[in-house]
Amino acid sequence: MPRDTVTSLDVARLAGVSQSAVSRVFTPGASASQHTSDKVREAANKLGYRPNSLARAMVSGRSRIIGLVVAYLDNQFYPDALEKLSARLQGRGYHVLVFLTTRTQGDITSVIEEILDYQVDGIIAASVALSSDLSDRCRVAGVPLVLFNRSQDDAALSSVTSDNYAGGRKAAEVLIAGGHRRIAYIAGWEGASTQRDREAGFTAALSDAGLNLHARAVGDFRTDRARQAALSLFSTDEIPDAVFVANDHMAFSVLDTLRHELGLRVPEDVSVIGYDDVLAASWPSYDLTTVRQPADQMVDQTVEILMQQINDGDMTPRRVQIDGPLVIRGSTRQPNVVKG
Amino acid sequence: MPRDTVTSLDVARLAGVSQSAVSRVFTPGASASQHTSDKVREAANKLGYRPNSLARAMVSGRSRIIGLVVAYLDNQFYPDALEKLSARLQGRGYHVLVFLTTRTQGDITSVIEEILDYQVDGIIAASVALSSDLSDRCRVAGVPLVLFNRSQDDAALSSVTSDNYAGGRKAAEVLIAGGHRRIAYIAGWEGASTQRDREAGFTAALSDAGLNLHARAVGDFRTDRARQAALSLFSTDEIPDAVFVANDHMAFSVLDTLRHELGLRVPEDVSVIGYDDVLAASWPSYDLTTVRQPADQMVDQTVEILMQQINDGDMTPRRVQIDGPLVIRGSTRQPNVVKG
DNA sequence: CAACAGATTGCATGCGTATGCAAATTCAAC
DNA sequence: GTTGAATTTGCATACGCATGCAATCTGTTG
Repeated sequence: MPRDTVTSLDVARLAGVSQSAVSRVFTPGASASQHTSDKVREAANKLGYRPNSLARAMVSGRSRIIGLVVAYLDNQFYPDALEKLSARLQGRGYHVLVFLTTRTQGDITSVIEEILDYQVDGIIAASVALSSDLSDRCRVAGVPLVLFNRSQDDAALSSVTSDNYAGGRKAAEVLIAGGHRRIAYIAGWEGASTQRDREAGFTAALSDAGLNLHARAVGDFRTDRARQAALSLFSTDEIPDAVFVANDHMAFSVLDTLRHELGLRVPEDVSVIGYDDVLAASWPSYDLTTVRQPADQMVDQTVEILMQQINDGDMTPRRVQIDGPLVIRGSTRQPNVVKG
Repeated sequence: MPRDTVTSLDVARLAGVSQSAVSRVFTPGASASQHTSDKVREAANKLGYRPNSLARAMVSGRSRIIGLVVAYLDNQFYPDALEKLSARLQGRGYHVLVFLTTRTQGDITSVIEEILDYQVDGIIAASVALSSDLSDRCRVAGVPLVLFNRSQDDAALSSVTSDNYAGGRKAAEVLIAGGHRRIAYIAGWEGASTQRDREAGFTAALSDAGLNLHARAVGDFRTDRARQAALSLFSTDEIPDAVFVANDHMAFSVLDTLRHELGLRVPEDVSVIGYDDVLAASWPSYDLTTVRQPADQMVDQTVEILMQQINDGDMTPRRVQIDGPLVIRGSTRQPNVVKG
C-alpha cells in the first residue's frame, strides 16, 4: 500500500528540474519551455502527481471555493438552483462548499464565520437574511457576497432576485381578469423580502382594480403551515374564490387541502396561483398557474456578479431583478371559461 | 477599509505570547494555562482573529472537508439526503464540498480527481458508480470512500443502501395480496445497483407466487422516460393491473400519465407502487404506496462508517443494507377493497 | 528549603506550493 | 561571431499554522 503523497518536489527530482519549474508547468500563464513541460508532465503522470489545491490556496490567496448558504432544500427551487449554481461554478474552476442553516436557526453568524475560515473566494447566500454586521465582516475580509433570491435594504449588498413586485402584480391581474372578487393571499415567512415584495405587488394591483384583499393567512413557506392557512381561510362563511400562495411549495399543499380535505374543485370553485414555477408545478396533478422565477438567468447573474467582484475587485454592489413570465395552467379559471 | 488578514502572529504580539501559544489556545486538547488562554482570547477578539482552516489543514493533514458526489438533485430523495448528511457532518465539525456530475457525464474520474485535489478527509458518492481504478485511487490517497444508495461488487468498497432486494419483494407481495395478476415493472437506469436489486427481489417474489412479470419497460429514473414507459406498457391489448415503479420520482410521472393521459383510475383500474417514500409520496394528490428508504438511518450509517475510517484508520470495508418498511397508501388496491 | 514531577512555554521547523528576482539560456538580427 | 532582447530557469522566501523538543515555570512532597 503506497500510502504516499506525491509533491511537486518529487516530480521535480524525477524530471531533473527545479520545484518551481513543476509549479510553473501546472500554472496556466506561467512561462515554461515546451521541453521542460514535456519532461515534467511525463514525470507527473508516472508518479500520479496532482497539485495540492489547499497549498495552492494558501500561497496564492485564492481557494477557488465558493461558500453557499442555504436553508430550505425541501422547496424544489433550491436544489434546482444549487445544481445550476454548482454546474456554472465548476465550469469556471470553482467549487461549492455548502452550509445548511436549519430553518429554526436564525443564527447565521456562526455559519458565515465558519465559511470565512475556509478562505472562500466568495459567498452566495440563498434564502437567508444577513445582519448588516455580518455583511461588514465579509467586506472586511474582502470576500464578495451575493444574496440569491433575497434582497435587503442594505445598499452595500449585491442581490439577485426575480422581480417579485411585478410578479405579484401579474398574479393579481390574472385573477382579476378571471373574474374573481374574493381574493385571498397566503403569505410566506414574513421576514423574507420575496414574501414582502410579492405581497406588495399583489395588493397594489388589487387596489388599482378597486379591490381589497379578501383574506390573508401566513404559511411561512412551510407546507404544514400552508395547510393550516388554507383551512383557516376556508372556514369562514364567505370563502375566497381565488388564492395567491406566496410560493409553489406551499401552493401544492394548499391545492391538496382544498381538493382532498375541503372537497372544493380547483379551479371551478376556487382558483389557485403560486410562485416559482418549480418542476412539479407542471405535473398534471397540480397543473399550477404560477409566476416563473427564471432560475437560469438568476444563476447566471449571480455567478457573473461574483466573478466580477472576485476577479476585477469591482465591489460596487449590484441589485438585479429579473422579470419572470406568468405561466397560465389549469389551476386558475380564465375569462372565457367564466363566460362560457 | 481595513482590508487585512489577522494571523496568529498578530494575536501573539498583542497578547505578549508566542505564536505557538496562540495556536495551542485554539487547538482543543493542547496545553495552555488559564492565564495565557484568557490573554490570547481577549487579543483574538479584539483583532477579530479566527484560525485559517486551510493553513490548519495543510500542516495537520486534515481538512475537515468531505467531498460529496451526487448526480440527480431532481429526485427529492437526494436533496433530502444532502441536507441530512450536511447537518450530521457539520455537527462533527466537517463540511461538505459538493460535486455534481451531470447525468450525461459518465466521466466521474475527473470529478474524483478534483475532489482529491482538495485534500478531503473522505468522500461520499451518492447515486453514482465508480470504476475500480477510481476506488483504488482513493485508497492510495488514503481517502475513505463510502457509496451512498449504491453498491458495487468491488468487495473493497463500503456502501450504505436500503435492502433493495427485500424492498422489491415487499412491493411484489403487496400487489399479489391485492389480487393483481398482470403485474408490470418500470425499471430505473439499468446501470444502478438499486435498480437491479429492486427488480431482482420483485421478480423473485413474483416467481414464488407462480407469476411472471407481465410487462417491463425502462424509465431510467427520469420522469420523461417513465412517462414513455407507462404509455408503452398501456398501449397493448392486455394492460397491466399493477405497476411497480423503481422509484417514487418516476412513479409520480407514471401516476399522472395513467390518470390524466390514459384516463385510468388508480387504484381501481391499476395499482401503482413506488420506492423511496419521498415527501411528495404522502401528498394527497399522489398518496403513493411505496417502500421507504430510511434516509435518517442511511445517513447515520454513512457518516458513522466514514468517521470510523477517518479517525480509527479502520479501512475494512462495510456494506450496510437497511431494511425499510412498506408504506401502504391509496395508490394500491387492497385485499378487502377487492373483495368488498 | 531542596528536589522533583508535571504542566506550560518558546523556538524552530515543516506542510506543498507560487512567485519576485537574478542568473542562465535561447534566439534573432546584424 | 557579436550583441541585445526575450524567454526560461533556479534560488530563496513566504503563506498561516501545528507540533516535537528543550527550557522554563508551577506546585507538591519530604
